[in-house]
Amino acid sequence: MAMRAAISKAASAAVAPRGFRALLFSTERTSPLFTPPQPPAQNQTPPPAEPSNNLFVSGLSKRTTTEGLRTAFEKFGKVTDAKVVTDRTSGYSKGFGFVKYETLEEAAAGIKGMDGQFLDGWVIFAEYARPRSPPPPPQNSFGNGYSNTSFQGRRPY
DNA sequence: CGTGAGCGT
Repeated sequence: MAMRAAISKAASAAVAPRGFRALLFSTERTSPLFTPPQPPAQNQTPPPAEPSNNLFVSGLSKRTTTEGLRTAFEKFGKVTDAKVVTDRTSGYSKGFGFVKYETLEEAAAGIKGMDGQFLDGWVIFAEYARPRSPPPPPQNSFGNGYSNTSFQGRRPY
């Protein structure tokens, strides 16, 4: 006859076993032995915070040269080395350079003095540079204590 | 092409 929507609400599963909350929601938030999952560490480009007297200056104008860079940074400290990276293939500037101060304090002064400033119409950014190249141990392919550089002189014998 | 992020011939 009349169809009745018999929605049988089997809500008989409301019987929660006791003790589950104590197991799943362990309120032990003060577990000293708990090791939190550590995200992949920043392998190589963390925020600039490496202590070094070498400075990496970016944002340089293409017309800015090594002398201009050194001159601009020598106002804040003794610049022992300054170089604007230029391509050897063409010789044009890549737009960034390196400024090495004598001490770390001068480097910091140079950063705080030139970072965000204008140079040749471009805003430059000065920060600590990273170690350029890892120290390659001089190992010859012989390993017997002899290096091939010692045989450059031809023996008449 | 000097073009616009970056780490050195």
